[in-house]
Amino acid sequence: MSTANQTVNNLRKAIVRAIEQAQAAGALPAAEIPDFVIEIPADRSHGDLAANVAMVSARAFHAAPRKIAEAIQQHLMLEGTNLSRCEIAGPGFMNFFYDAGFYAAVLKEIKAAGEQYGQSDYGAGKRVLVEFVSANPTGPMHVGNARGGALGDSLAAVLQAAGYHVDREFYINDAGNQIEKFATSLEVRYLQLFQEGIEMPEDAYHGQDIIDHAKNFADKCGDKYVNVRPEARREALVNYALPLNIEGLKRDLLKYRIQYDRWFRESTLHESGAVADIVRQLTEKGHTYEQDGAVWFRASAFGADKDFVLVRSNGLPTYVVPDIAYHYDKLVTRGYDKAIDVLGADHHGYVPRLKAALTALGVDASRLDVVLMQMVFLVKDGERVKLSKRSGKAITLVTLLDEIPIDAARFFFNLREANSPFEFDLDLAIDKSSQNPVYYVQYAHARICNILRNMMEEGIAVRDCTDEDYALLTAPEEIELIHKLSLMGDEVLMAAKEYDPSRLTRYVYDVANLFHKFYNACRVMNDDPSLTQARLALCQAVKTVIGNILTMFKITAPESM
RNA sequence: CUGCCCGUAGCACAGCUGGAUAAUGCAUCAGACUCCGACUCUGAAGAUCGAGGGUUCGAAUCCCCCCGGGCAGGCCA
Repeated sequence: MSTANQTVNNLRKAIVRAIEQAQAAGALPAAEIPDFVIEIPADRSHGDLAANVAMVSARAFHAAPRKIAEAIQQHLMLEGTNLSRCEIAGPGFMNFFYDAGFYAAVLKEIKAAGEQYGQSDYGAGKRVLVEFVSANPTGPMHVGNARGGALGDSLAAVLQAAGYHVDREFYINDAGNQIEKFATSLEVRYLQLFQEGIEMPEDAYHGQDIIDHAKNFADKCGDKYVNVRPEARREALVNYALPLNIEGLKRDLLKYRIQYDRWFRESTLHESGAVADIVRQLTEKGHTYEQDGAVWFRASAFGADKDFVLVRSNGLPTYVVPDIAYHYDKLVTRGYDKAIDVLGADHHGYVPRLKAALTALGVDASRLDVVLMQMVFLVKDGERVKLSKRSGKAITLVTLLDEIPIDAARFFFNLREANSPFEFDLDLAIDKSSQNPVYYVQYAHARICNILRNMMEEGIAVRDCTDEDYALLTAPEEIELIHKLSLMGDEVLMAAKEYDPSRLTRYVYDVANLFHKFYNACRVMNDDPSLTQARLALCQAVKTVIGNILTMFKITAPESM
């Protein structure tokens, strides 16, 4: 447990004990202690920790909050808590202040933990599957996938840091209607090379990639597939182009530093009979009915807004069935404790349906969590870049990564929480100045490395600090900085619990900010060897924290820049 | 029509299990290097937290209603 958490826990115990003592002494009535919170005050001049216990127990104790606070204060023993004193303020807040031992303990903890600092075993023993991107293999990935990639991969990393066993997975939609559409698109483009007057259907894929595939296929096979059965032609085209596309997805995502534990093909669910099995199971349980020649699932009986079709009157399953089968596979067949999907917000309506089906199948649907991601707008020269998916002119992930550094992309896409629409400023992402938050954070790291290098050259060796050395760190900038460092574990945990990695990009930005302030206020190399050592230790600790977070997000932590 | 999400300074956004002066960055203005990297820092100015009502000792936060924006509601995916 981290120093910060330990301190809060100790304080909570001390407060409870003080209340019990006060009650025993008759200073407070014998009533049950209501739940209270210990938090970090918004205005830190009030204290390092604040408890609202006196205010929330005003009713139970039939006394004014400040009176209660005074009674608690009188019986409070802060020995061994890393806290020095307690003040009563405002309407009855009890404010507490760290002692020097707290700050020393934080720095020692970071030094001892090193690359592990910030991690916890909160999720130990739990297996989680994070599915993200899962882009349609019929075409290139777009900026939405870029956001999903950065978010999903970082979320997985955050969960790992919180102790979960995490697997990353990409679901390949290599079956169903869009593959038919893919086939049609390829077919038309191929035939167009040999015949005139063939029009692309409106709803086909109009991108250049389809034209290229058709051309390359024609270069390889010539007109051999012009006069064969359409089925054979379509199959040959798909068998040629789809593997190339999937390889492309893998290659592009790898370039984006995303590596999956598994690429799961939808087609395997059809081949294994898992898709048919879902319909069979739901039917056997009596949750389906026939209407107009189609098989419907009684989703409205399981919390969804309306029933929906599982098997169309033409005998083919709708897209939801493989999806149900896929999630059934995750949670039942493979037995993950939790399945997390990172999806575009336009899928929100479909989540209750999926959950309804899982519930009907006897699966606890709360084991499926969906992180919905809002739209991305690219901004250039202060204006939104128009995106048009239909015309095939959408900006692809590859184009984006050609324009901006991977570090910037991964950082920027984790700057905002998933559920808020995001303006991605292309100019800012390329900008190599302090305005660019990635550079700002990386610069702090490089700056520390530079200080450490300079010290080495000066012949000043970094040694273990004593408590006396650490006690010299008393400047406000030093105290603020160490305090921030102490919170990394909490931030990781919160990010994991809320599925919100963006907390950590903001946190690491704050750390960098406080470091720069410290740097400007306090000279590391100074006349006092002990103080120099203590500040070096602080620099090391900051480097560890920044490095750990950047590494977690697969962003480089440069030694110099 | 129904459901979900969003609305906080000029811009982009934190804060939302109710708490003490609504945080941060950009932009604006004024400052700081003969000194560990100025890719930095200090200061100023800028917000009726979309509107109204309610609950509460206390509301940006919870509830209701309204306005505005986005998305979804196919035998498409």
